[in-house]
Amino acid sequence: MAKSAEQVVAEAPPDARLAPASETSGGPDGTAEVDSTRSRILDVALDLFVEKGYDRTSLREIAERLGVTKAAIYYYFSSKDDILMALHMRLHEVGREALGRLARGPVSVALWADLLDEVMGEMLAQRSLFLLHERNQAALEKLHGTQHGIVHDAEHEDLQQAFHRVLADKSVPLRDRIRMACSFGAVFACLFMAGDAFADVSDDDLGDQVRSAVRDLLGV
Amino acid sequence: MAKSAEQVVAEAPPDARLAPASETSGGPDGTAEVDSTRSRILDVALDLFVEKGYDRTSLREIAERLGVTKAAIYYYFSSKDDILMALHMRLHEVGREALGRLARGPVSVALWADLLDEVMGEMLAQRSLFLLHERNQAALEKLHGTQHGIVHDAEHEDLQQAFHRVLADKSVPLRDRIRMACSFGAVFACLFMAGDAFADVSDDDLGDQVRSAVRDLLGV
DNA sequence: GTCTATATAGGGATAGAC
DNA sequence: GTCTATCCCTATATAGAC
Repeated sequence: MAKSAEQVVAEAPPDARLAPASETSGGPDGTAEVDSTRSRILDVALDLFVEKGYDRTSLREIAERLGVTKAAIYYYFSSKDDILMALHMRLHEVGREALGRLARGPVSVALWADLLDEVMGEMLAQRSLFLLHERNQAALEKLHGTQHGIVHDAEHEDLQQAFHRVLADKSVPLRDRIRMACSFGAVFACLFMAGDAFADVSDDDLGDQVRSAVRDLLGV
Repeated sequence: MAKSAEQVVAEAPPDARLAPASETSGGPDGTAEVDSTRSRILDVALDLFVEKGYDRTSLREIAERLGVTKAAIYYYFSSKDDILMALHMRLHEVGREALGRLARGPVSVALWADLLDEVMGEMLAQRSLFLLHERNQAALEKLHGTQHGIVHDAEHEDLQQAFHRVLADKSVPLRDRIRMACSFGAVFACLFMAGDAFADVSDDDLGDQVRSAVRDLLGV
């Protein structure tokens, strides 16, 4: 939205660490924007990272599936970690406003229910991004540990980090904290851990049922 | 390669693929059995695999932390995958009787609640083993894809596989299936995804609260 | 049973032609 | 922008001494 402060030029720049939010995001409106090589790299990488895991995916595989060579990838990304970082930024963007609401104001089960509802929508629309995050925690942790403090500084808190912080907040009653964790887990399990067990259910139906479960858990 | 088919030399030491249930399992009785090098390798490997991920952990690290060399490890395990497999078998053993009850008889939310209660106890007692499983899905999937069909055949169904099967069982009402997934996710989130957010809570208190949440979800 | 030394492979990354 | 060719490093795994 209004945060495209530094929107870099279109195509020339390699090492585009500052343009994280303008690829083929299969957004709610379904607009598949640019089909540049850079975004295609990210799409293929996302698929592979989710399917085989980051560490078990080589740049050669990404390049082959794309019909280019490894060296071509290095024109757009300075390292393999850089690709992961770019994908991480996509996810980051997704949870931005939910994060904002979590940062301001006191935490309550009511707010939590509201946020969870919103986040669930994003999860349904961007399953792969969340799966990437879930299935490559080790790699992402290393990413945090290293450099790139420019774009991923303290103000840019992770959704996961924020959730953690809230769940550990002792000013919130223990029962509520646990119920919040449970409700998140309930959503998470249905959308990501169930695999294709609910493939016969539409996203809308699934969403409704899960929302109902969340309400029961949070008592709202 | 490491495709040693049906090696099975009936000696005591190396390649003990057939003795999965006799290491230092911190079992319910708390008996820390043998402190053999083999079991110490598994303990250290478990810690590292959980902490850094299987793919990011080298045999050199395991050896160093143990005060031996890589070659020593190969005396006890035929490959790195073999170590992961041995740990996987530990977990396998843990969920054995829960699996049996799931295999027999019809599935119901009541049975599910019962099993979940039981499994939660195991989870609390063997957190690392479950974390290993959660954080190294990619590696474990590859393990399934390859050989070792001897010990890990069709009859030895995975807990995860069994859960999947039940959740996909269309003879169970959709609402129940979803509630079952939710309840598992609720447990999972509190025990494994919350990190140290609930470090201030005793396992007993945590267990009670989670059980309460599960009851609300399943309506039992 | 544990070591030293080594074989072998593959991955990430860079240089420079086109 | 993409390619070919190559460097360098680390990892798994093996051979054989002690």
